[in-house]
Order: sequence, then C-alpha cells, then structure tokens
Amino acid sequence: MNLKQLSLMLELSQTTVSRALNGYPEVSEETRRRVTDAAKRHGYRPNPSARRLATGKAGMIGYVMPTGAAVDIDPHFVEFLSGLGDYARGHELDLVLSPADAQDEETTYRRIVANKQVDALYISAPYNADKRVALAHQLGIPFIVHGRSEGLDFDYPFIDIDNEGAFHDATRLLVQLGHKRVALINGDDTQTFAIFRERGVRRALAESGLVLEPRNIRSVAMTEENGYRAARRLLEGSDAPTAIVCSSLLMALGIVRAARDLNLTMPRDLSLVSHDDVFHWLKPEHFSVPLTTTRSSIRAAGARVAERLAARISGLEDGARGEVWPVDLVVRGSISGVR
Amino acid sequence: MNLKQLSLMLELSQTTVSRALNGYPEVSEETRRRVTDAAKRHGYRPNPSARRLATGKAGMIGYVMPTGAAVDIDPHFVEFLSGLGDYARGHELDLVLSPADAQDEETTYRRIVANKQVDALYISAPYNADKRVALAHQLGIPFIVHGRSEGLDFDYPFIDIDNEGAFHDATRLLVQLGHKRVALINGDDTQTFAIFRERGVRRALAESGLVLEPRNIRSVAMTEENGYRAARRLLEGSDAPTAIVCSSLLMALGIVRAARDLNLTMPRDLSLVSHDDVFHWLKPEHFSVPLTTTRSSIRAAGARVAERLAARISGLEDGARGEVWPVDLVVRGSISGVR
DNA sequence: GAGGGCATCCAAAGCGCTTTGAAATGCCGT
DNA sequence: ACGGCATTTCAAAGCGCTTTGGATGCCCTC
Repeated sequence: MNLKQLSLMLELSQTTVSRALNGYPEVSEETRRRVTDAAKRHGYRPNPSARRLATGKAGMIGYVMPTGAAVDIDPHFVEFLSGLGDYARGHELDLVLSPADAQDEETTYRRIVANKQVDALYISAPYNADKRVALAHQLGIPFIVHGRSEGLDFDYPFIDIDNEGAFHDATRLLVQLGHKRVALINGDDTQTFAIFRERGVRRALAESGLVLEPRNIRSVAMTEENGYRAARRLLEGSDAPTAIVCSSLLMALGIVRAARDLNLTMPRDLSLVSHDDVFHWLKPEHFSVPLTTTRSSIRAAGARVAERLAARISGLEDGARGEVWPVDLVVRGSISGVR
Repeated sequence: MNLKQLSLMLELSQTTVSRALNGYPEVSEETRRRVTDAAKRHGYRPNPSARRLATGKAGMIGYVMPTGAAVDIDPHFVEFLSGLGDYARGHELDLVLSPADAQDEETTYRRIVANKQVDALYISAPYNADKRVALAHQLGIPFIVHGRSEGLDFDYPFIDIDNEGAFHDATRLLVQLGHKRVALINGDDTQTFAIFRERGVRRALAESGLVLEPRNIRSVAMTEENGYRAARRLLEGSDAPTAIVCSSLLMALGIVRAARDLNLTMPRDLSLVSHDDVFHWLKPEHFSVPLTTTRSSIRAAGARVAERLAARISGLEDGARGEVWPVDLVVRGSISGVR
C-alpha cells in the first residue's frame, strides 16, 4: 500500500493525501479525517527511503564508533545505549553506528554527513579542542556532545556532569576527615572528563593548602588491571597516600584488590572514593567494603541526549545550550578519618 | 556531483555510467576506465538514498535492541560491538540499532523489514523456539543468530560456541579432582546458552554417576550481586558444594566475595570455574585467586557475524549453515583437589 | 457584476539512482 | 551485398514520496 494506491482509493491527489497525513494546514478537516482513517485502516506507512530521497531527512541519529585492533569499546557505552533506547523506543528513532578507524574518524564523519545517512550526531568522550566537534560544527549537522570540549572557538550544545564539582566535593570530604596525602587514579587524561576531575581534586586540596603531588596522580584506561597497578605503585611507596579518589568502579575493583594484597584494611588504612556511573551489574554498595561514590547515571544522560537530538532534528531546539548535571556524593563505609 | 552531471561531463548516458561503476559486463573496458577515472577525480559518490529507493537495498545491518525501564543492556554487548566494528570498519557497513519495547519486539522487526531499513539482521541471545528467529525466517530477510535456538522446524544460519562441551569439560575436570558436590550458577535459564551449559554439567556429572541437585543450580541474571547471593545461598547450606561452575566473570566477582565473607579460602575450601567472554576490563587472571575459565571471545564472534552477514547480503553465502566454535579450558589457581 | 481574498485541491516536477527495452554499431559468414 | 549476431550504448520508465505553482470554486465587497 503506497501513496498512489491510497490516493486513488480516496479519489484524491497524492498531494492532498500527503499533506493531510503530514499535518499541513491547506486541507479541510473533513478530508484530513477521511485520509487518516483510510491510512490507518489500510495500514499505510510512508516508505522511508522515498521520503528520504525527497526530503533529505533520514529519521535516524548517528554515532561514529571508533574501532581498531587495539581499541576496546568502553563498557560504559552500554549504559548510554540503554538510556538512548529509553527515549528512542516509542519514538521510532533509530541509531546508526558507523564503525570507523580510530585513527581516522574524519572520513567516516564526512561520509555519513555527505550521504545524509543521519539527521543528527552524538559525540562522546570528547578531548579538548575536539576535532570531531569542530568537524560536525563545520559540516553544519545537528549534534550533541556528551561531555565538554574546551578550547573551541565556538559554542555548541552538550550535556555533561559536574565532574569538577563532584571530585572537588569528594576530595574536600577526605580532607575534612584529616587526609593530607590524597591520590587520584584517573581515566585517560587527554579526555576532558579526566581533566575536570583532576581540577576538582586540586582545587579542594588547594583550599586547605595541600597539593596533588605528581606521583600521586595516575591516568590510565579504566580497567580493573590498571586500577590494581596504579594502586600498587601508589601504596608501595614511602609516604603512601591515605586516601584515593578514582574515576571508575572498574578501577576501584583493582584498587581494592591491591589494598588486600598489601594487607591494608579499608577504610582503616586506606579511604577510597570512586565515581559511579551506575552499572546494573556492579554496584558500589556491594563491594566487600561498601564504596563511597560520586554518582551520576550515564543511562539518564543517554536518554537526555536522545531527547535533545530529537528536538534538534524537529527544530524544537537550537542554539548551543550546554547542560551540566550535578553529581550525588553518596557516603558509604569506604572512608574514615585518618589515623 | 551526481550521476547526471557526471554523465553529461563524460558525454555518456546515465545508464552507461551507472553500469560502468557497478561492474556490469555490457560496457567496454575503455569506457569503464574513463568512467571510473572521472568518478574518482571528481569524487563522485552515489547517493545512498536514491540507490536505496531504486534497489531496495540499504547497505546496513540491523539489530533490534530490547529496551525498557526494567531492561538492562548486557555489558557483553560492547564486546560484540567491538568485534562487529573490526569487520565492518573498512567495509563501509553500518549497524542500525532499533530500540524496541522488550515486551513487543515483533512490531519493530516488522517495521524495519517492511521499511527495508536494513538488508540483514543479527539476532542475539536466543531462547528456545525463538519467536524472533521464526519471524525473521518468515519475513524472508537474511539474518544470523548469535547462539542457537532449539525447537524450530526449520534450519537457520548461526554461530555459536560449544557451551555444552565447555561446561562438560570444566565439570569433568572438577570431578576428576575429586569433587562430588558441584554447583552451577548459570545465567537466565530461558536462554539457550544457559540450557546448553547446564546440559554439559549434567552430562559430566552423570558420567561419574553424580547428579546436579536442584538446590545446586541457580539461574539468575549475570551480575555481581546475583553471583554473590546465589553463592551465599549455596555455601551456607549443609552439604555445601565444594566446587562451583559459573557463567560469567561478573558473577564470579560476587562468588569470590561471598566465599570471602564466609571465610572460605579458595581453592582450598572452594573451587571455582567461570566462563570468560574475554573482557578487556576484567580479566580472570587478575582475580585475587586467578580463575580457571572456559574462554571464548565474544569479540571474535562479533567479527564473524558481521563477515557472514556481509556475505549473505552480497549473495556469497546462503543456506542455513551453523558454526559451533570450540571453547578453551584455561586452568588457573582457582581449582584444586577436594580435601 | 467585476474583482479580490480565502479555502481546497491538483498536476507535475523534482529527489538521484537502477533497469528495461530498444537502438546503434561493427563484424562475420554466405 | 546482405542477413544474423554480439557488443556497446541510450532514452525513458520506474522507485514512492514531497513540494511548487497553479487551478477551482465560493463568498464578500464596492
């Protein structure tokens, strides 16, 4: 059942039927009713390929997925996907993942924009002065950044969490508990979220006249193994930190294991605060000693990104508004006053 | 630059240019060369929307992603995506994720097939007599199942790992070490992978005249918390098992925590074998006691699925061939002879 | 009664490709 | 010299929608 058949059946032109269905004003209410009724009764659904060719709109949002033999997709990504699905389901909004060589994402960005494969893009895990953000901006395709990129000479729409505030507050709490040697086990420090977190820690320490020693900061990919290694190195030295702030539960797993290997009891010998992105399969309250965390659901962010992208596609949103979400500090048993 | 302009420029008809570019035989070699040269020089790229409308081919593969407030996407999925990207990158093959209400995936399947949004589908985590597989078969769209579904009255193409063999071998090893009370902490037992694994355990036990007691088998969603709970329940009873086989490292985390809470030393008081899907962010060799595992990379499977899907789309593969991959048994410190 | 304004509707021209059916062209054997 | 055949090319008809640029009829005003 296509438009032609339907219009024949109704003894109306394709124009009128199309307009009636798409809510244009120049169609009488009675005709519109007749048309929508018939469309529903016959299960008419406009062919998206045809509509796309005619309008240039794809009805899909895109994500360029960096891949490569040495590139691992972050498990945080499924949480984001869950959130995206929360919104997209029920809006018939699909997501197209375009795998790209992590060394050369630009080609893929250009391709999907030139081909008009998607109406809007979502960009994640930005770096400072992020090339992808600049490119999307330049190509003029609607997009939203999940995170922030500093050092670009234009504004752009994003949603981010208050990484600096979260890590500031976590660190301040540790300082208030008497900790003087606080270490940070961070994610990849070329990513802005990590930069903001480090900034938060430094600021909180500075407020009490303390500093984050270079040897007390580690920036590594967020895996259990890396958490373990970083913690071992920190804790085995002299003047080992009495408290650690870390960027992911995955690393926290490794830190806890390191502490155990070194016969350190938590929180007596070591306080730990981790950021928690809210995984359903690994929860901070279920660590052997329940973890104090800075908590913010990536899933919720995913839903919001989808919502805003949909709004931008349909023209309900424009401009370069950035949203910064506050982060919860959830205190549990993994921290205590310094001995 | 579109086909019309290009053909004008070459003083050829659109037909000939199109044929030359698409490798049809009825075009002289010289013209073909001229055409491909000019196309490359002017950076001509056929408009996919137009091609799609004309041919009905989308050049994309699809995945219907079950979502819902109570539905969490499995972190195993990112590994699959990484693998898919390994192949798809470099083949300009995109993946479209269509979020669907987990209660009603059928509507979405019908929509994306009717709309010809994708050329082929990938179906994951099948149940027995899986409705989605039956539907895809009936709708006549190319697809590949990652896993297997029993109880369908037709054959279909799939790739799966030898879950039964893997869990059989793991269990047999435990039995050989003298364990008589072996428990299984499995994933959701409506999924076929879990059924096969249980079968493997039962068969290995039966070969030594042992049985898998109903109270020694747990089927739960694969999370740390569920692993912990299941293990607590198993280990606190009288006649507690001396060995556990489990279906995921995520659950293994919880099992190890439970053992520790109960003051059981591994492997002295408890042997543990886990299945390992090969996450880069959590490795069995880095557990506090290195885990013996049955290992099979989901990522490799993802790449293979993409490869076969591409082959099916281009007509290089047809039929209903199923692939079953062997699974490695990797022995590490988490098992020992029973005391 | 002519002209203007408004509400409805329509024919036809795209969008940029593929593919059908037919027409040139050149070459061969008879 | 001519019919038959294979090779190469083309014009035009889709694919199914949106949108432009009118038509048409009706009511109102002067």
